Amino acid sequence: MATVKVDMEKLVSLCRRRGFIFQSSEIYGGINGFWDYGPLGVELKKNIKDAWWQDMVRNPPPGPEGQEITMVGLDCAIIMNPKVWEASGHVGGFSDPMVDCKESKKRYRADQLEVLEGHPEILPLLYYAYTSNDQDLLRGALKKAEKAARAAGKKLAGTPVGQAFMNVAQEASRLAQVVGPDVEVPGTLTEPRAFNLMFESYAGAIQSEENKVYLRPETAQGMFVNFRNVLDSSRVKLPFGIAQIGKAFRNEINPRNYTFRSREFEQMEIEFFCNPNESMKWYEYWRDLRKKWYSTLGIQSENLKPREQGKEELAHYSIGTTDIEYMFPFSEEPQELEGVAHRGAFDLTAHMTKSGKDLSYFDEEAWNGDAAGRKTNSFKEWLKTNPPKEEIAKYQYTPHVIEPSAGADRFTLAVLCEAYSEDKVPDAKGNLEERLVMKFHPRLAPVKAAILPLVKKEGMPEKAQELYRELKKHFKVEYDDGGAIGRRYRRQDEIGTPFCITIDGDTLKDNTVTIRDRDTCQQRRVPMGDVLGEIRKALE
RNA sequence: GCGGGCGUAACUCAGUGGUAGAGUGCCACGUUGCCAACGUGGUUGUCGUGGGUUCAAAUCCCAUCGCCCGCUCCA
Repeated sequence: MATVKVDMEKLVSLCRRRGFIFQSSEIYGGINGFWDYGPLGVELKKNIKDAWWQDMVRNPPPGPEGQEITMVGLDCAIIMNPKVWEASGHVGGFSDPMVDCKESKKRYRADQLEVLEGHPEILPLLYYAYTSNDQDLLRGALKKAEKAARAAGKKLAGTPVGQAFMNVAQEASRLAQVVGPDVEVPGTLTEPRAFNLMFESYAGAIQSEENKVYLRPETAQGMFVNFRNVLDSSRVKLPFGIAQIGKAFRNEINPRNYTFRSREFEQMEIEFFCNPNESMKWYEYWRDLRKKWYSTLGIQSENLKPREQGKEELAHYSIGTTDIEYMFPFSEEPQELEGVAHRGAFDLTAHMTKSGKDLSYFDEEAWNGDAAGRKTNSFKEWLKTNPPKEEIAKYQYTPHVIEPSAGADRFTLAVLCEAYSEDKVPDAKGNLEERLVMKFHPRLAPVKAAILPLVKKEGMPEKAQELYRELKKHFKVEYDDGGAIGRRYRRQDEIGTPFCITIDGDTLKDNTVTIRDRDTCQQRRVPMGDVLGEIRKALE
C-alpha cells in the first residue's frame, strides 16, 4: 500500500491543539531542543513505556532455545560520579573540536584537517589546509601551494608533507597563515572549538572544577556500574538483562525535526549480559525481537528499516550494531529509533580498569558441574595450581553485553506519525466529509474509550455516568455529553480513541449500548456488562 | 555556528503607518435520537520579546528569542 507522506506541519499543529506536545517554556519564547508532553501526550508516552517494561522486563518472550530469560529493572541517578564518564570515554571522546571558516562558512572537524607547508622562502610562510578524507581538497591545496611558488619564481621541492592542523593552530600567529580548504586567502579559519555534548553542573556549594558533574548522556552507564550490585543482591545468573527507562541529556549543536533530536530525552535501555561464547546468538535474538516489537505496536513494516551498520560505521568498541530505523515524514532517509549493539566486554572492562573493582562473572554452576576429577572444590585453591587461561575462562570471565537502546520520545514521535491519517466518511446527508483520525494501536491510545449519552435527557447522562465510573477503574476513559453526537465522534477520532460507547434510548429499555470502532465507524450493540471485556480484549 | 524563510486568537490565516480581523475551535442555553447538524448568546490577543524612528508602529529600523529549510554536526 502506497502511503501518503504525513504533513509534519499538520501533525505538529494537531499535537499542540489537542494537547499532545507543547514547546517547553513557551510563554517565555520557548527553548530550543526541549519539549513538554501535554495531557494526551503524557498518556501516550506512558503507554509506550509501560508496554516496553511489560514486554521486555516483566514478561519477555522465550530465548533462542525456548528458555525463560531473566530481566531485572533499575532506576539510576541522573548525576553520577564524573569518573563514570571518564571510564566510558564520554569526557575525553564525546567532544569533537570544530573549525569554522569565516569566508566559506564551511565547518570542519579539527582532527580531520591537515596542512601542506608552502615554499619555505616565500614569506610569510603559508600553510594550505585540506581534510584527510577528501582527495580533491588535497589536490586543491597542492595546486594553491604550487601556484604561489611559481608566482614567486620558485619551485616546490618534491611533494610537500602534510601535518596536523591542530599543531599549527596552537599559535594564533601561525593560525593566521593557514589558507582554508575552500578559500584562497589565509586567516579565515577559527581556532578549534570544542563542542562538548554533555551538560555540566556543579554538585555542592562551590562551583569549582572539583565539584563538576555531568547530566548523563545515556542511561547505560548506570547499569554497568551497578552490575556487581545487581549480581550480589538479586540471585540472578548469566545470562540476564538489566533494564532502565530514564532521561538522558545531550547538548546537541543543532536540535531538529520536532522532538526527534532533543537535548533532553528519555531512553529505554537494556544491557543484556552473557557468556562471550553465546553473545552472537543473543545479539541476533535481541535484534529480531526488538524489530518485531515495533511491528506488534502498529508500525507498518515498510516504514521500519533494520540496518546492520557497516564496519567503518561501527563505534570502536562494537562488534556489531543494527539500527532499527523509521521512515519519518520529515526525511528522505530512515532515522534511528533504536540501536541494538553488541558491545563486547568494552564497558565492564573499562569500569574494572578505572575503578579497580572486579566486575567479572564467576559461573558457579559450570564450576560445580565439572567437580569430578578435580582435587579441590575451591576455585581460589584451584587457581593456585596455575591452570591454563582457557580453563579459567570457562568459569570466570568478563561478560559480553548486548545493548538494545531505544528512544522513548523518538518512538512516541514515530507512533504519532504512523497514526496520523486523513480519510473520508459520509456525513448525515451521505456526503463524504474529510476526517482526521489518529489510528493508534489500542494499547498505546491515550484514551481507550469515550462514553457518550446520545442526548442529554431521559436519564441517558445518568446511565452513561454509571458506565464511565465503572470503566475508569480500569482504563483511561472520557465522558462527554457536549454537543451533537457526530461532533463528539470526530473529536474522539482526532485523539485516536479506539472505541466510542453510546448510551441511547434502547439502553434504558434493555441495558445494551453501541460500541463504535474508530477506524471503520461501524457500530455493534452489546450488553452494557460486556463493555469492559470488549475493551480488554482489544488491548491484548 | 553559517545562509535563507517565517513568527498576528487554541488552530489555519488576512491585515504595508491611522479603532485588532475572518473561518474553525471552545463555552452556555435551547433544539436534536447516531457521524464536524441548527438557532441564539458568549469566549479568546504582551501582533514572539526588547529597544528605536514617528503625532501615531502588527506594519519602518536595530537587536534578541523561537520555529522551518539548507550547510555543518549527530561518540
